[in-house]
Amino acid sequence: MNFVLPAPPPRSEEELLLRARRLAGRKLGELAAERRMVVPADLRRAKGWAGMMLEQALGATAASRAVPDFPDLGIELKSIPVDPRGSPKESTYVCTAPLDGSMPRTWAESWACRKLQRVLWLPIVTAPGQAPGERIVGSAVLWTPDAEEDAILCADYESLTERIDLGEVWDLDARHGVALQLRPKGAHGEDFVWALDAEGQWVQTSPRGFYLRASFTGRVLARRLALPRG
DNA sequence: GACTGATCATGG
DNA sequence: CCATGATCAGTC
Repeated sequence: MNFVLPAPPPRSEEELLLRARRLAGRKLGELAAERRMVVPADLRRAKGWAGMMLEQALGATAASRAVPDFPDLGIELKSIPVDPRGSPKESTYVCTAPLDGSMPRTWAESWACRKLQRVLWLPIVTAPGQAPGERIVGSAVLWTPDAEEDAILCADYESLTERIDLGEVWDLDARHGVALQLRPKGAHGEDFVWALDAEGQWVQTSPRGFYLRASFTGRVLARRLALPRG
């Protein structure tokens, strides 16, 4: 078996899940070695390293393109750092939030909703201070929001987009939203986008993205792992 | 310790 | 340049 090249795309959901389950219990360092990838000493300058390595290992094809990681299956891959108890340590980036009035009015039409319709969560068990190569892949969860989760996300989306519509850009901060929140998303602090403010004037502000709070993701994972069919 | 705001790398 | 992959790091 030659692991150096990216794995071929999985032909079915079952094949993808099987591959993901086979990664459970393995160290990121081992998986990287099989792909002849260098393991960074820490992730300060390699924040997306685990996600990209796992994309390769699973045969994702859509890196850096605005389509799902597995386009034929309509599945998005998200690696998520969790502590040894399984609680996510970080929020999860979903997509950018347009501030120029171009965002869809309803949750169902939104880019965020579409991206979250089918997500393969791959927990990465990370103890405090543990080096990236020592971290262990956990149990994959293929998630589609259930009615309750969808309702929570929908309510957040509608209140956040209403705030964007009001044009109060100074108020577009991460404190709003139960599950979905708005956070800065840029290369650095000087990045900006144009936004329509409350007076209808174009103003500069930092780019924002939609993120899932760690508390929400934690509940999603815990429920699926406790009730594999529920 | 949790949370928000800031930041880093890569690919097309 | 922008979207994807996220985590860092200072503050509350």
